[in-house]
Amino acid sequence: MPEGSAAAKPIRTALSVDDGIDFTLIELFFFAYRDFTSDPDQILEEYGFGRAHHRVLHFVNRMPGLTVAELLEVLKITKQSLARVLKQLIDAGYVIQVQGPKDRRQRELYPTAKGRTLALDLARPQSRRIREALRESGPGERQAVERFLKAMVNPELRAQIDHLPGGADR
Amino acid sequence: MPEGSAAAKPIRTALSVDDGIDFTLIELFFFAYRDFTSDPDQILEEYGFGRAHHRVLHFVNRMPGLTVAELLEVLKITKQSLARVLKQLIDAGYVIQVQGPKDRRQRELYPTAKGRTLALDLARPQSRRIREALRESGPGERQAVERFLKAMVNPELRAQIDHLPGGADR
DNA sequence: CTAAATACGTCAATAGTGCTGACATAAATT
DNA sequence: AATTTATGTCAGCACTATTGACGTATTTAG
Repeated sequence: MPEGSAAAKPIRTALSVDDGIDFTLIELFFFAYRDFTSDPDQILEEYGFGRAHHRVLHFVNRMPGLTVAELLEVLKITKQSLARVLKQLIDAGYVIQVQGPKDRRQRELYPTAKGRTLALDLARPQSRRIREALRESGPGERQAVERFLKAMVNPELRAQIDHLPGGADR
Repeated sequence: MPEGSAAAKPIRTALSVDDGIDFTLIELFFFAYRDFTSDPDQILEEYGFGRAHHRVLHFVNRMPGLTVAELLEVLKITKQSLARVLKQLIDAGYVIQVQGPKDRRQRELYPTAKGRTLALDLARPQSRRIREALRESGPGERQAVERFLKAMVNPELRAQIDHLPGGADR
C-alpha cells in the first residue's frame, strides 16, 4: 500500500446531495451572503472603511448608548480588534463617546448625524435586495425565512436578537 | 453653526424598522451566517487551515476536475489569493492536480480520499444545523428558504449555481 | 513557422480584520 | 486602602484578500 502523499489518487466523482449533505442550502447560503455583503462593501470603499466599520456603525445606530463592553458582546470580538475600527469612526466623526451617567468608567456610544446618514445609506441597498427577493412571494414566505434564519443562530444568542428595537421579536 | 467635528451631537434615538429598512432580516442574516460558518471553523483550526481552504476544498469536491480558472470564477478571487491556499492543500495531500487531457496548460483539480473525507467532515455540521433549523417546519418552509436565498444571489450567478450536481436546480 | 494569446505559477508589497499578551488609568466596589 | 472593573493602547502575529510584474509552457492565429 502507498503510504503518505506519494501515490494519492484523484477522486473523480462529485460530492452531491446523495451523500446525505444539504449542499443546496449550504451553497445558496454562501452565495447569498456574499452578494448580500457586496452592496455595502462598495459604498464603504469610498470612505476607506471596511466591513468591521460597518458592523460597529450598524449596532451603534441600532442600540445608541450601548457601552464598549456591550458592543464587544454583540460582535463577539476582542477589544483590541474593536479599538482601531472604533477610533477611526470616532476620529472621522461618525460616532461619539459619552461618559456613562451612572458609571463614569463606561463610554456610551452614539452615532452623530453623519453616522446616522451613513448607516442608513449602507442598510438601504441590503434592505432593497431583501425586498426584491421577497417580491412575488406570499406573506408566509417571509415568515418562513425569518423562522429559518433565527433557528440557524446559536440558541444562546436568540434572546439577544429579540431585544433589538423593532427587531426579530415583534 | 458648528462646522466640522467640533460640536457633533449624539443621536439618542435608535434606528428601527420604522425607518423603512428591514433590519430584522439584515441582522438575522448576519447572525445566522456567523454561526453557520463557526461550525467548520472549529474543525479547520485543528488542521491549521482557514475558511479559504474550506471553500477551495468544498468546490473541488463538488466539481472534481475543474480547472484553476474555473475555480477562480466560482470563488471570485484572484489567482494570487488562491495560490497559497491551493498549494497548501496540494502539499498536504488533500487535492491533486492533473494535467488537462485536451489542453495541457490546464490543471484539473481533484480531491484525494483524504480531501474527500475532510470535505465531508466540514459539511456535516453545517448540514446538521440546517436540518435542525428546518425541523418541525412544513415542506413549504424549505422551499421558501431556497427560493429566498437564490433570489438574494446576483442574477448573473444563478445559472452557475444550477449547474452544481444535485444542487439548486432539480 | 513565427507571433500572439492563454493558463498557470510566483515574487513582492499592501490592506483589512482578527488574535494574544502586556501594561496603564480612572473609577467603582469591597 | 486594596481590589476589581471598564476602557485604552502598544506590540506582534496570522489569515485572507488585493494589485502589479514577470516567467514558462502550450495553444492558436496569421
